[in-house]
This record gives sequence, C-alpha cells and structure tokens, in this order.
Amino acid sequence: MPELPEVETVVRLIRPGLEGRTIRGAQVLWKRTLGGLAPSRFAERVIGARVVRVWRRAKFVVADLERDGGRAGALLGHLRMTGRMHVEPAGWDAGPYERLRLELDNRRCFHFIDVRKFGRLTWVADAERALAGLGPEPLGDAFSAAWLAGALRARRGRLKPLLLDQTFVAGLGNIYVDEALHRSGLHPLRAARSVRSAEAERLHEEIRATLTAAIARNGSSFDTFYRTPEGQPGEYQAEFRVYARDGQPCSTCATEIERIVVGQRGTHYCPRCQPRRPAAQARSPRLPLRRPRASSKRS
DNA sequence: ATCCTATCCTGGCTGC
DNA sequence: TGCAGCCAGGATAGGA
Repeated sequence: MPELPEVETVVRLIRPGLEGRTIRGAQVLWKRTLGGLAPSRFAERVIGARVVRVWRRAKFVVADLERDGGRAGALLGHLRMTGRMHVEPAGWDAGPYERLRLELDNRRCFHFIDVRKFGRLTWVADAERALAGLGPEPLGDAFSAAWLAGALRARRGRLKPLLLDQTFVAGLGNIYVDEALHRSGLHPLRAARSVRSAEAERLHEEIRATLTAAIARNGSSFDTFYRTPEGQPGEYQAEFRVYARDGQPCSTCATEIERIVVGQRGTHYCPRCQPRRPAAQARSPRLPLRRPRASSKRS
C-alpha cells in the first residue's frame, strides 16, 4: 500500500508532467475525494492556477500553485490504500475508478484514480500548515539516531504502533515498519522505552536503508493494486524479508515467520531474530546491593 | 497518554 | 458456478 517509497515514486513520475502547467479544467467524479471542500470552490481555486513545484512530505503529494505570479495555495493529495496518479494525453481512458481529473494547458490530463475511495486530493491555502502536525521525515536530517533514541525512551507505547504514528515519524506504513524491525532485530511489541541506544541506532540505520532500497526499486507492488504511474509494478516486494511471508522461512535464520495482529494491523516477524525481550545484556556486577537512588537534587 | 473500535470502501479470496 | 461473508488497511474520530 503506498508508503513513503511508493509516494516518492509517484511524485518523481508525475512531476515532469505537472510542473509549469496551468490547470484549465477540473472534474470531480467522487465528491468525497475533496475531503469536504465543495467541488465548485475547488474548481474556482484551481482553474487558472499554474503548478510550480511538485513535492512529497511523508505520504502526501503536494503541488504548489501560483496565480498572476503570486502564491495560490496547493493541491494536497494522499493515496491511502489504492490511490494512483497519472498524467496522460487527453482522451486516455482512466477506467471506472477515476475520482478526479484536471485538464492541463498542453492537451494532457492529470487523473486521480482510486478503487477504494479512501484517497484524497484537495486544495489547501497553506500546505505547510496543513502538514504541520507530522513527525520528522525519516530520510531527513531531523530524524537522527540520537533523536530516535530519546524519542523512544520518552514514550510508553509499543514499538510498532509508535512507528506507524505519523505524528511520531512520518512516512512509514505497515510494510516498511515490519521490514525495518526485522532488519533491526526488534520485536514489534517491544516497549518503546526499553529500546537501548545501540538498538535505536540500528533501527534508525535500518529504517533509512529499507526506505532507500525501496525507492531505488520504485517501491513495492502488492496484490493487484499498487502500480507506478506508468503502470509498472515496483520491484521491492521481491526483497521482503517478513512482510506477507508468514509460514515461510526467515531469510536470516530459517525460522518460520509468524503473523500476529498489532494495533489492528497484520504484523510479520521472525520469533528468533526478533525476540520479545531484549537480548540479555552483559551488565556489570551489581555491586551496590541497592539500586542507586535518583539524585536528591532537583533536576 | 495510550489503546481499542468503528468508519470509510471495494475487489478478491475462502468456504460452502 | 454462484454467492455470502470476511478481509485488507491509512488515517481519523470517539470512547474507555
């Protein structure tokens, strides 16, 4: 399902078809795609505007608009489960699941297609503000190993639901969380606060490595749904180590991959590589019989 | 604060 | 072969 690597792939593929184009017409085929904005108002905001930049933030696709040389808000899109975006020559048949169409000034059209209708594409006055609640970008500078270690320590919850929380870190979804946790040797139900610095460092490394490798392969195409905008499947699914591999041998240790449900999500992990409890740590002999108390000094 | 459930949706799969 | 029922799942809202 589209996560950060798939959205990045979409952005790279539609960018050349959209940047510099002026929108000439708008057809909304499924009103709720606009997320509450009236179709007439959407059309009014968008028609006559020029797309100046197409970019990605977490799993959102953003297209900045200008009008008469001044800023004119942005198109803000989210593919959710089954959304797709295409820029094609006029007359191209987008099929029965087309939800929104924009006519461009070069006899081409932008199409938003979405079987399950969960996806959204709307107009916002201020994209930065609309996205302000998101956590750091996992491939960005703000997402450092030190930040991750500290942020995990400060939370009560379990590891996987936290990594799926877009306000904690923005862009990971079910597939890449399972993959990154396996590569890090961390159990999805580990208490976030129990993750030690060295483990957080490994997790940070593996999250980035997983996402980077997936982007390089144009994302993952799973079941019949996700395709790149060119209709090509991504190729990263061939690299899955645990996702949807329950019952199959772990690529590292040959133990059977298990599937459990965590936070309503199918969760795949290797019981051997990802032990529930932290690996026993060589700790210094407990010389003081009592645990040292917190300093009596107030912070 | 965190967890849990329901909601939004449809195609595809399972089991009869 | 037909069909009912269940499932997947990103994000969010509301309740415990």
